Amino acid sequence: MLDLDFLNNNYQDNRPASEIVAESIAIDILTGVLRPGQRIIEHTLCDKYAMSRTPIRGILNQLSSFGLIRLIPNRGAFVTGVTERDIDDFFYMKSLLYPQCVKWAIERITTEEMAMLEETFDFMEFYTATEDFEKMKKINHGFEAIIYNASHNAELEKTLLRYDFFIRYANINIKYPLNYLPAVLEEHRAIFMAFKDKKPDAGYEAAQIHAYKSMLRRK
Amino acid sequence: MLDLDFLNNNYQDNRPASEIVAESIAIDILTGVLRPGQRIIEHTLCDKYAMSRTPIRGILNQLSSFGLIRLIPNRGAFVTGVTERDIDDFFYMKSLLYPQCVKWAIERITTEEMAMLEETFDFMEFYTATEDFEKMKKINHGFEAIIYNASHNAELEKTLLRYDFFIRYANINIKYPLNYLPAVLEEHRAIFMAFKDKKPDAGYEAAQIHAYKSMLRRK
DNA sequence: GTAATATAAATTGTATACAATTTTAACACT
DNA sequence: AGTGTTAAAATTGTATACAATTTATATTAC
Repeated sequence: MLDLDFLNNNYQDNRPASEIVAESIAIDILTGVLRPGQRIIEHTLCDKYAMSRTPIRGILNQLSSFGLIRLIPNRGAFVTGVTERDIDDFFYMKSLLYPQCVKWAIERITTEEMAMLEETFDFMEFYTATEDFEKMKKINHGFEAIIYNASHNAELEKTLLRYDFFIRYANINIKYPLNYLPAVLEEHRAIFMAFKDKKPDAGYEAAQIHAYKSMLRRK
Repeated sequence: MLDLDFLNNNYQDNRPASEIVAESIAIDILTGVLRPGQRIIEHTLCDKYAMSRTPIRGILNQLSSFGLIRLIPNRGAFVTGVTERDIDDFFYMKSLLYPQCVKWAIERITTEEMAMLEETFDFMEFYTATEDFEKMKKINHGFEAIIYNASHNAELEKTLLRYDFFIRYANINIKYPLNYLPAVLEEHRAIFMAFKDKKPDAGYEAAQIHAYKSMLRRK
């Protein structure tokens, strides 16, 4: 599967080669090296990544399910465009689903998952204090990924991860002011406290507020 | 791509063989012939459908992206379970996204798409009058599919189609009373009128009501 | 008899070869 | 010159063969 952490490319690469290549192609699409509408010839990818067509075709299937390319039978793969309006839409769609995801997660989270969430939140406090922006971005995604998973609804988890994928892409070049960090931490703290207190509705509201303010910060 | 209309298996089959096989496997999963957690051996599918492993693997990739199976590297494909709670969740998630989808669709629909919607609604009135339940089910999905598409957000469209896929599966054995038809028609009429009047907020509210009542009808 | 290890079988991952289809180019015709 | 047709090239779809990995079985040690 496509690992969403790839934009922070400082991970251990003991994963399947096909995953690494899939990410590389995804980056090429998102950064405009491969342009919207452009046709992708399988053989050129084979040459570039020194792979045969079989795994390349599997990768193209994955990218297709991720919405980055469009596969037309007997015609090939074509790059999908992502507009600014699409990104706005993703923010909005996330603001609709995320609060309910938090609510379900609070109702359904396991002891192990809760322990992970607590540990992650500790790191968030630490990195906010040390003003480590890159680490913070990474840990924020980890925090939300745990919540998505704790909703115990695989489809909802995949949906939100997909939205984040595009949202993160949109934010890749945006440099938020450093004083956003404490504000984001407090929004996350409100969500975290709802988990601690096992209050689903409080979590729902806190998530709504966070999603709304995230949209405002984008502007 | 996986065609969502396959449960009404009265279509012309001039589509790629891989699509037909994908649908057949999907039906086996949804009807319990292939049980949750069960491992799927590629070779058995090859024998059953008289295909080599290459296209079968492509199909497994599609089913994976659709959430029907889970692919584990070097281990194979495992059938995903869909619980009653999952179906409830899908209803709820749809009720969160569908109203916004209607709102965007009203803002963004093209003249051609609007013409299709009008034609489809005419059929809905006709089939409601003739009490043709099966035709009605089909046309209802067509009506919503046009709206999803008119939102001009490919991800939202795919998300809602996926939810419908599972919701329809859950409803496959349920026989709703015939007097539901006029009620559903009136809910759809309210949505349709919002399109005619180009009133996004009215559409949003009508869609909310429809989604809510759909949840109640399931009980 | 049980557990650990080694071996064999089965299964998945990849590469290559060939078939079917589409795209490109060349050519004749008006 | 422009259009329609035909042939060649390129590209995608499928089948098969082999490599890598996992799973199942058998053997040995205790």
